[in-house]
Amino acid sequence: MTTEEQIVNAARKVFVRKGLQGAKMQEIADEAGINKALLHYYFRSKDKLFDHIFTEAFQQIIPSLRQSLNEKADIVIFIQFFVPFYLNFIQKNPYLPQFIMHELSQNPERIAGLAHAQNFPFDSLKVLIDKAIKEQQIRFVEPENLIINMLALTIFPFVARPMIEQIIFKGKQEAYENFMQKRADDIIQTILTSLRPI
Amino acid sequence: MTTEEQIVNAARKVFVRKGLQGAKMQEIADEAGINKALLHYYFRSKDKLFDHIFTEAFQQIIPSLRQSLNEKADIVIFIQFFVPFYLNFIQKNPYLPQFIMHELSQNPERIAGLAHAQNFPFDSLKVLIDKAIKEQQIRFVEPENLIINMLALTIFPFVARPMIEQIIFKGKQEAYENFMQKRADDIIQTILTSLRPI
DNA sequence: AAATAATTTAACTAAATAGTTAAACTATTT
DNA sequence: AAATAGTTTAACTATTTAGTTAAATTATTT
Repeated sequence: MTTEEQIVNAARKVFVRKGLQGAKMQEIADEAGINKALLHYYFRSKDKLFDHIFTEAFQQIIPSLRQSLNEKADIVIFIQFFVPFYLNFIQKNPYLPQFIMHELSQNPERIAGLAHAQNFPFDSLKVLIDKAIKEQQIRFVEPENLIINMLALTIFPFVARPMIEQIIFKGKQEAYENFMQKRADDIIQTILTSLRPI
Repeated sequence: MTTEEQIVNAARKVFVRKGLQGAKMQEIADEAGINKALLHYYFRSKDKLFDHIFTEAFQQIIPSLRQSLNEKADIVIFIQFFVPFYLNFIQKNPYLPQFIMHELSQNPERIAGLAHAQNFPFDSLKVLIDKAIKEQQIRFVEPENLIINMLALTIFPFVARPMIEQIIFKGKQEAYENFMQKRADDIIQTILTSLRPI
């Protein structure tokens, strides 16, 4: 692993966990196993390093769906594919959503410069959904609602983990983990049962 | 309005918007229309002031449901009551969820000391849900899932606003606002259709 | 009127932190 | 072997910020 990769890995870890303000350059240097001078030798400033990490993280959290949309041209199959896939990704990066949403909440203009944001294949999904409605495979639903609901059900348990664990599961960590293990199936069931034609 | 109230209002505004680290004592003093010395005269430290605000905010975001649970002993009616009620509260405090979740993500132990956390009438809700299942008013569902899903569908659009506005609604603010105006009905429909007996 | 409490002013301290610098050293490339 | 790039060390600067202090001023209470 090159030094630059070490730095990026360390910066990702610290920034994602602590945010732009909470992260300290010294901690990133320590995490990378180098010193602060070398950190500035590679990335001139904290802001430059942060931009690098944020852009990378943002591109990761916008799922690239083009493949799965062409292959499985059926909204039900898409949902069954997407939910476990995306949930699994977030499970491996549980602090990513909170990081992105916090930084965007602090500085919403940041999203403007990110080309990937416009790259989400929303229109293809819309076509799939409209087709399923017309064929009476699912009830009428606004595509925006369906997509936001799917994302909400998937992402929320991670950003709200401390509250869910404490209040719903009364501090029992294993109860939360057990809940999360079944989560993909639960989301799919909730979405698909809500889409049954009336 | 007393000076202490002015300070608390200013601190709430600044802390909720910028978080513990992002908030500056000088900015709170300015917002309250006083000076930094007086701020420390009332609240000895930033941490003490923050604790005050966070505790207050946390108690607000845990909905007090006891009344509505006793009166309307029917889970469907409860959902129809709770969703618009809670959505309306968050609409008036759109940064509150992000604030709570970010601070808890940074420091999850903070939740332990908050008595209100244990005060959520989860068991009463469970009884309502189990009763509705037994009477075949709704399909079988884990109470934990139902409650978390309701909260997810309600809260997520606020914490993810910048992403939703930019990616789903392509930067059109009025499209997001229009979506949010119909949101209560959409959530109720999603939840209730998903609960139809199989 | 006197005493007390609230508030301002303005300068101060102490700590944290981003970023710089120069010199020395090590590894790699030419 | 010489030159170059990568890395360390350690001390340094500049800035931001929480928190303090003391004196003066204003408002409120007794």
